Amino acid sequence: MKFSIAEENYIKAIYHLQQADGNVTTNELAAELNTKAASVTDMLKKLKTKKLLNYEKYQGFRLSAEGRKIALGIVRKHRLWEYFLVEKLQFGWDEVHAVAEELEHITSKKLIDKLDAFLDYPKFDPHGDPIPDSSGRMAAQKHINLIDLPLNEPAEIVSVGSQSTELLELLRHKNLSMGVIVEVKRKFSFDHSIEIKIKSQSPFIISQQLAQALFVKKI
Amino acid sequence: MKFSIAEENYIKAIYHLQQADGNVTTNELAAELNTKAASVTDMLKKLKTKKLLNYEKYQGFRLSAEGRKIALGIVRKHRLWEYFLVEKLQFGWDEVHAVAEELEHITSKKLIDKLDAFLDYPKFDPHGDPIPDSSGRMAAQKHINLIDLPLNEPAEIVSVGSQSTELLELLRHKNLSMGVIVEVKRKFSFDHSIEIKIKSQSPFIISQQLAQALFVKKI
DNA sequence: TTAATTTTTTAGATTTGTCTAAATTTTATT
DNA sequence: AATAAAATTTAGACAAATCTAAAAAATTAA
Repeated sequence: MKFSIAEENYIKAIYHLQQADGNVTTNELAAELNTKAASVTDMLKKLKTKKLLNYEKYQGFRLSAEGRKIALGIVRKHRLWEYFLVEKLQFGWDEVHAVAEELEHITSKKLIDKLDAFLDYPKFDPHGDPIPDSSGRMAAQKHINLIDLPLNEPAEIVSVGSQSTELLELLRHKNLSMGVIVEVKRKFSFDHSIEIKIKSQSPFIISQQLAQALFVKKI
Repeated sequence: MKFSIAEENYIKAIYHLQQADGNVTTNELAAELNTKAASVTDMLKKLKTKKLLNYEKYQGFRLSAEGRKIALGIVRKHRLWEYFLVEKLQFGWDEVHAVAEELEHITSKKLIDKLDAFLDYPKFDPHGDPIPDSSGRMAAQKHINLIDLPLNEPAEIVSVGSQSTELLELLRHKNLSMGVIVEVKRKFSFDHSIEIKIKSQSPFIISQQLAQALFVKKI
């Protein structure tokens, strides 16, 4: 079955809200989509008849198994395009969201699978969010950006925001690579640089740009 | 000004028809877009109020200067995406059109200019059609696919449908490169292979796949 | 040059997704 | 538990893009 862009946007928004909330409400969804509660009610009815939603009126709602499957397909497309934009087209990680919102509605399954292969099956997008594979499976949790890691909590470097040679060169120079355990010692608000420490090395400072390109998992 | 997908599809279709025809008629356009004449009339009125069209009722129509500018922007996007699909994602040149029809409506100007740079500013798409640059300029005529070149008419190789190493390897092996003058001597309908001749060399046969990856200009 | 045919436009309806305003249901408060 | 407040749904309207059927204009043919 095929869905309109409006339907897809609703499905995706419900998916994201129910990740955080469990059950989603009409007003919540209206706020998320910058629309009115009445419009949401109309669309909920439609999605319910298409069996994408478990919904009884006045009750709140969540996606059905089928609805989640559709949502994961959209999330996959969104995150793969974001990765493409940053990795191949040199967009900044903070400017890709709006473009990916459009690209995620392109319908060709073949396109997205070929894009996935071209990008070498990335597991996380440039914001650290996991990318579902072609059967909808993905890593359980979002990676934390190193810049958001609280002070003095050891964490393992698990992913980089880009494969650019410039980044890889800098990482090698600083002895940073996958699996290394880091701890944030200080944060400098002037330029958002951070002081980090690697086991059995004295602390050193890395820039905001570098910290934002590193993702970690608390241990 | 921004345009809906429907409007963009009309603008592009009018552009293509007027390339061939000069003046475009309502029925022609309806046939091109698989729609009804009444729907076309409605859209023509709208495009006229937006000053994209020179149109008086019952008279036929063409794009205004502004309309042509919009059309060239859409054509640029379509052909760059086709090139991307073939060159980077390994689509066949004959299966990219439908996907590019969707991708051409993505609105970001930055996206398309970065894509152009990533692809190294290609001048022709995989079908031999010229790609407008970011200010709308493009080569005057379409390249002819070598497979469509009539017998015994000398022509110059001006473009290849892909930059893949596999193709380049084969071209080097056969002494084919930009600027070489070729002539088609025979066409074999069984496998669509063709016998070609290069100046001061004896004729040899090339496959359908290779012939379709070569574009020529009659001399 | 009048009549027949074709093309084009108008009129009115339909679908999708949205809105406002009013009505209904649920939840919170006294 | 009764009532006030908040959330949700219904009713009715609107814009975009399409359609069918009928009317009007242009073209072709007798």
